[in-house]
Amino acid sequence: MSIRRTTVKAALAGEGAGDIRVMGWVRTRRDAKGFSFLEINDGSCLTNLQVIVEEGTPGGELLKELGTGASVAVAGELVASPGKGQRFEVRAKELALLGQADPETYPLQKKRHSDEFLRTIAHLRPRTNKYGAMLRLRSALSQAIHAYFAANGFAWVHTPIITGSDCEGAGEMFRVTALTDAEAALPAAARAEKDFFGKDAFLTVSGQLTAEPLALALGKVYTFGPTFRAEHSDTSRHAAEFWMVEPEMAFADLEDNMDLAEDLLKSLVRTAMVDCAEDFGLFAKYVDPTLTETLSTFLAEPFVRLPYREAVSILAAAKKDFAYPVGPGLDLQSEHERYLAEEHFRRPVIVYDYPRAIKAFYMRQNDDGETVGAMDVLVPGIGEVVGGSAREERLDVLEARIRELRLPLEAYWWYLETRRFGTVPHAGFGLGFERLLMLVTGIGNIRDVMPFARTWRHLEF
RNA sequence: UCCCCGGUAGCUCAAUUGGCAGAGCGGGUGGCUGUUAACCACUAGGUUGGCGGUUCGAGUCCGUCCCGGGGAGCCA
Repeated sequence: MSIRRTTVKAALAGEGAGDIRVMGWVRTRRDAKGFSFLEINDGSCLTNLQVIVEEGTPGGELLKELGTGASVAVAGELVASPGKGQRFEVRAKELALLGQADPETYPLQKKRHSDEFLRTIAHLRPRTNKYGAMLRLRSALSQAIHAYFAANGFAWVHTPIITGSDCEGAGEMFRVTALTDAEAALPAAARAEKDFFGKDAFLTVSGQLTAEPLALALGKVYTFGPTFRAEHSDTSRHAAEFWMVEPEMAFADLEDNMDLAEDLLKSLVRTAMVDCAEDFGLFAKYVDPTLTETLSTFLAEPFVRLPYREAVSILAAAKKDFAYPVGPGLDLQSEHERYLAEEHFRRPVIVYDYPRAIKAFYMRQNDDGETVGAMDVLVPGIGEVVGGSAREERLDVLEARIRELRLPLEAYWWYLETRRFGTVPHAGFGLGFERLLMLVTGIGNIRDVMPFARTWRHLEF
């Protein structure tokens, strides 16, 4: 047996005119004398399907149970609507109540709720217009990422989530263990010995180090998966678990890297605005009225490409009181990045060739001896959405750098062998998927672009 | 972790100098012949985040803890 139903999306498109069956959740009921209007949503699209229930319809006695939040099955005829506001509607022939939602206690009302309140009911908020739209957009962009890379000759590789390397070079890590409490209390060396892998294990903070050997075999690869950072960052832009897109290209340099980042970002913004126009429209109308203009600018103009050295000059000359100092060798602070993208250029800026002292060991050293081939894409309102670099492909230079930073050379033996045998120039970056979603939706808090966010001190649901 | 702001009805918020705790929405009941987050009338709903203090009297002042939001650091 199977449930045959027409989705609201298909019904609204007029597919299968005639007798259909739809199932969904009641968003609102409006009663008139002798009949009622039910608005049904089944998550297939933003718009609700209007159902007309005449008095005397079989199951019509259930109407009083069919308030906001209840689930219902409607059999009826899909007809052109005589009213304004919708092309099609369903004239019910039979109603069935699937699940009640007590109006006294159902938390969602027909009106708008605050994001803060909806976060406390993350299991129900996907039934709201805004979070439904966000989740459909999240899905569409995930698929667009795979489509983009497929169309451009990249292989999708699955880098591990559990790693034995505690120095992937991007922040604090979560430990993964199968130890009992008693075993965990042993001294470090004995404890590690006892553990599942016979050594310490962690959740990955980046797929990059394992993606590189794959790029150095397949040419162009990307990973797209969850990453984990045990940092006590308590901000609207950080989560402990988030998704990252990480392309890695052999036979590529920093400029190729920038080209890819810009093209990928523009392609995804276009997907959101064009292919997801209905859901995007909700954000452009209610969440951020400047969104359409902002993203149109984003698409229309090339990103600014600015060497770090010039960024410092611009900031030094800015008529602006920064809380943090600006100067050669100092990292750019949030306020500086925002000034560049939001005030000075008013569009995305790629800052590149950063001082080597403030960047990771694997980034390619420039000939000046002072900078590395790193790049950050800064966008107005969000800050950094992409961070990447050309990778150091010269064995001697890479080894010297690892020694200089006092990192454990032996732990990188396999990474170094990719340089020892048939090394080639290569480059890649990480794109924060949630930050991309913040960019295309205008949603200001990362907790609201994930279904169930994991952040510092928050693990409900 | 640091700085700032906040916590009052299910939700969003008012409450004068410390002086009777209110509104809109949502809910309930009734009405309305096609509504569009409908409309009209009536109605129920409160340990003012917790604990302690000052005071004749505390939503309001003080202390402390909890929770939420914004910003910073770090990063994607």
